[in-house]
Amino acid sequence: MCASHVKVTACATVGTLADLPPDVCESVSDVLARVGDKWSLLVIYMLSGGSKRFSELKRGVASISQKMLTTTVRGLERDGYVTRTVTATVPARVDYELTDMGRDVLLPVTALATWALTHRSTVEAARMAYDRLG
Amino acid sequence: MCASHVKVTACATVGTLADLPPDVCESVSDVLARVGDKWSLLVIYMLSGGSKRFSELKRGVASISQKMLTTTVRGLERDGYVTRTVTATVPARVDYELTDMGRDVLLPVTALATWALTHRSTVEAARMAYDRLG
DNA sequence: CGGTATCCAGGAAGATACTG
DNA sequence: CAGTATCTTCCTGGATACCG
Repeated sequence: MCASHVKVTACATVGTLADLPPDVCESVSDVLARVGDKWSLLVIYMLSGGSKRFSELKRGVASISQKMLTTTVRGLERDGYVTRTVTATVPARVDYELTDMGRDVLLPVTALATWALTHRSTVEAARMAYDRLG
Repeated sequence: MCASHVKVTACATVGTLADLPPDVCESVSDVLARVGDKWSLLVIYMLSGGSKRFSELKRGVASISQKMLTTTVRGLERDGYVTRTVTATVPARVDYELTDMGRDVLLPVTALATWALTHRSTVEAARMAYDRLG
C-alpha cells in the first residue's frame, strides 16, 4: 500500500451525507491509508508502551519482514506519527517513538477497534451466511 | 484489496497496550480491511442518504470502474454492511441499502474522519517537511 | 441495466545478499 | 544492528468484450 494504494481519487458527486466536501474524503483516506494498512496499526500499538528500537519492533511483529518494517516506520515517520532517532554507535541503534499526534490518533482508532470487537461476531456470521449460499 | 489485502497475520508478541489479545487485532484488521479500502467508505457514505441503485452509485463515484464497484458492494454485502435487492425487470434493477450495522459503523468512522480533518494540516506539514529533506 | 469473463500492466511484498 | 539493493512472484485493478 504505502501512500498511494488507499487513496480516494473522486468524491465530487457524493453529496448524500450533508456537507461532505472533497477535502474530508482526502483527509479520511490519507489517515486510513496510513493507519489502516497491514502493519502500521500494530507498530503504533507497540510504540504506545514507549520508545522501541528497530529490532524490538521486528521481534514484536514476528512475521513482518525487515523490508516491510522499514517501509512501515518510514511511512509513519513521514506522516508525523513517529519520530526516528539514530544513535551512531557501532553497531548502530535506531529508536522509534510516538509523537503527540501518534498518541492522539490512538483515541479514534481505539474507538473503531472497540466497535470492531463488539461487532466481530455479526460480521463473521454475515460472512459465513453469504459464503454458504455462494 | 477486498478481503485479504489488509489482513494482520501476527499479533502474538505485541502486548504493550494492556490486554491486546490477538482477536482484537483480527477484528480491527477485518473492519479496517473493509472500511478502509479505496472505495468502501465512499459507497457507505453515499448509501447513508438511503437506498441507491447500481448506476446511481456508479455515477456518484465517477472515477470508479464497474468492476471495482461490483467488487466493493459485494464485499460490503458479504460482511453485512449493505443489502442487495434484485428486481427482475427488463432491464434489471438492483438496489443497495445500508443495514443497521452499516449505519452503525458510520459512528466510529465519522469519529476517525473528524480526527483526520482536524489533523489534516499537521500530516501534510509533516509530509512536506520529510520530503523536503529526502 | 447490471453484471461476468478475460487479458494485461504495474505495484506490493517476500527472499536473499550485501553494507556502514 | 539497521538498513539498502536486487530479483521474482503475486495480486490488484484497469480496459475491453460479451451476456441475461
